[in-house]
Amino acid sequence: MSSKKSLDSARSTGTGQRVTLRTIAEVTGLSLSTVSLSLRGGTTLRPETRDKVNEVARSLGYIPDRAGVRLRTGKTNVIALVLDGAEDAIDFARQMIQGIGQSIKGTRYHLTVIPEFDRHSSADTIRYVLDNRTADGVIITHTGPRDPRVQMLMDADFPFVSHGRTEFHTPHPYHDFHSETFAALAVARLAQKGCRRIMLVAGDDSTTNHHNIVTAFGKAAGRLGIAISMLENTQGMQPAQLRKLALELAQGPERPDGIICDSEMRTISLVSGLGDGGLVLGSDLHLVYKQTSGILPTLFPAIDSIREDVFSAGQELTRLLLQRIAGAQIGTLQTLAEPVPHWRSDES
Amino acid sequence: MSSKKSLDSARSTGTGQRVTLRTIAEVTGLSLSTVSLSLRGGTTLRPETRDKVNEVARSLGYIPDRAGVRLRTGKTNVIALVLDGAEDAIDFARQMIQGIGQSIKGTRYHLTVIPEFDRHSSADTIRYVLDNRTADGVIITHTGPRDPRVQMLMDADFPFVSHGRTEFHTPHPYHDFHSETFAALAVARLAQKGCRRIMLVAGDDSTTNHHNIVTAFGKAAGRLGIAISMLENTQGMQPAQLRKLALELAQGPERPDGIICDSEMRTISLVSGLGDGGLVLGSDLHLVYKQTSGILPTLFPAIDSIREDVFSAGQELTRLLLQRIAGAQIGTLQTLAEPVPHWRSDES
DNA sequence: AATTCAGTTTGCAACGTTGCAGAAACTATG
DNA sequence: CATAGTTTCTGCAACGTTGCAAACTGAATT
Repeated sequence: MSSKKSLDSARSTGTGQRVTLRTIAEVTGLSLSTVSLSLRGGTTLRPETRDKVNEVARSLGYIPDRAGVRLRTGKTNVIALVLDGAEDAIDFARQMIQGIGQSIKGTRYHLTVIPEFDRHSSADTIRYVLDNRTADGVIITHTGPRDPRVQMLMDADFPFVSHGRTEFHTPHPYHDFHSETFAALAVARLAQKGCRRIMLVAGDDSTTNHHNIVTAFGKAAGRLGIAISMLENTQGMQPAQLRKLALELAQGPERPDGIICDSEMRTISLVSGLGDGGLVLGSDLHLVYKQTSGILPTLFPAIDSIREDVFSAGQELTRLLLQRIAGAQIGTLQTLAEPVPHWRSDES
Repeated sequence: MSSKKSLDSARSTGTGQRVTLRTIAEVTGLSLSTVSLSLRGGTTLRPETRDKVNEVARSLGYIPDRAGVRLRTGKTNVIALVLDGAEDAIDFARQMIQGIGQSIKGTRYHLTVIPEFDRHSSADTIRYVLDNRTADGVIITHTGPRDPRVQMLMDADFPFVSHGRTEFHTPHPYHDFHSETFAALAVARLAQKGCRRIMLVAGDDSTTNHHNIVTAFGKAAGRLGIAISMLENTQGMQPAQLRKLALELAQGPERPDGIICDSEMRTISLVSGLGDGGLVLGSDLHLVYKQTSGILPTLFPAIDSIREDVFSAGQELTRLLLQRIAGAQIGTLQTLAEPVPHWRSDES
């Protein structure tokens, strides 16, 4: 039996000095180098030595000092999430962060979140990360077709992954919701319900997803011979404004009989406004929205939705990023999430 | 004019080596110590020297290396937010993070977020932060009266601030929503509307706020001679369940004529369920809820609410924490946010 | 007994920063 | 013009880690 004298001595609870490699070296009588090498599983070491070091390290509660490692190796063991202020998808931030958390659990990685206030300054945010060596990799969301952030990150050859695709020729890691399928599914569903005049309410037109949805929407509708329209400029709009707009729409002559909405926030305004206008969803008019939070299904249990799982997206983005940091081929780091339809009742 | 030859040479965009103190020392011909001292505003230096160093540092785009500073001084320049998975307050995470971001903007601090999956393991999370020297300070939310996390942090004499008060005798920094006022305001409002049987729907009973609300609720109602009741065990409940419960409540014999709800998530279920039951809010029954997101006012523009500003809370918590880290007296680091009533119509 | 060789272990330097004891350069004093 | 006293600057060591060249073991080979 080895002598385990000072079991968890210098933990946060204890009083003693911090346990470093030096401590272990002194206890084992080995050199710093050997201890360091041991802990990292050096194969040139005698197995018994390694075991002994590991045992002592464990019993002492050794935790490598992040600053030491970082200074020496340049590795921060941090990933950064750039969190813009977008509110379209309710509960997006929380789920994304929890997803990331799930994926870094058990690794040595920490998550730092960089809040962004206006999207206009997103380039500055990235430059900051680059200049300050904030992290080993970055996750960005709400990616645009020619997103300048992606360009910067690629130029700097800095590991990153985007939530959303781009139109750049050079490939880069991404994970994305398959918006084309979303649009196609939604159109098909509305057609099946008998809709002939479908309106698309798509939010933030700076994202690639907006682009993809609009295109796929047009294509699917064209294929089925359905008339389409779009509600433009809804992005800067206050919820109350949009609600009023929906009311007017409900009472106007050009009223669509089907609506597709890619934002939960806007869906709430729309549904409320249409309700104000006396419309009954499910008979007068059908609606399909992109669902990310648990709120809307509670609120509107009868309305069809198609789900994007943001928690899983966070997990997946992190998985991809960590692989990229570890040096994986980019070709393998591009994945899509398939939309999951949640059709409610089926009396058309 | 001083010679600014190599303007922003070795930035992320450039090719050169990283700019360190050594670089500046070489350019200025001064020693490392002098440069270091200069940059930190050493008063024993000749002003011209300081200016020269600062000028060169600026033009070279010098940014202190976090690992170097941290290794030498032990200061991480990081604050940590423990983010539990609570969903009561919609959009809580996003607003809190943005608020923190606003407060650390321009400082050298970064924010790392530690997602927590089950509250049951919250002690482990804190121990992790302590053992790993993750941050210079921690922000915790959803604080309980005898919160073990607070106890641990106080024992370790580690800087922290809690969103929510505790019942510990030793004082610690906190920022809290004034729940007592919330409850009193809500009761008074309902009384004014003519309610005689008020029900409180208060969520997570592990928090101090829950306690405060219940107590203040009882007191205020007693003072006004109003009958009270409480909907218990709603915390683990699925939204759909609660909605059904509200429906039953609406149709049952014991129906209250006023409801106070401290959670947006539950408010949605309640209002929906009461609506299912055919009740008209504003005449059959009045409701006051605690509002944190922008969603509910859009959805229910006619329902009274009392607002807690989570963004401001994030700002304030950070302000307090940074002061605590800087060594401020704890007595000055305890603040309350006054609830802001948003009464809607006033015909009654 | 000297040499080679693989298997193990170690010393040293460096990453970028700061605190401190002291050195150098001035200035004022007798 | 030495001496003490200021003012201003510098060298050194240390924080904890890792990579590398070199050194030490034995055992096997000449």
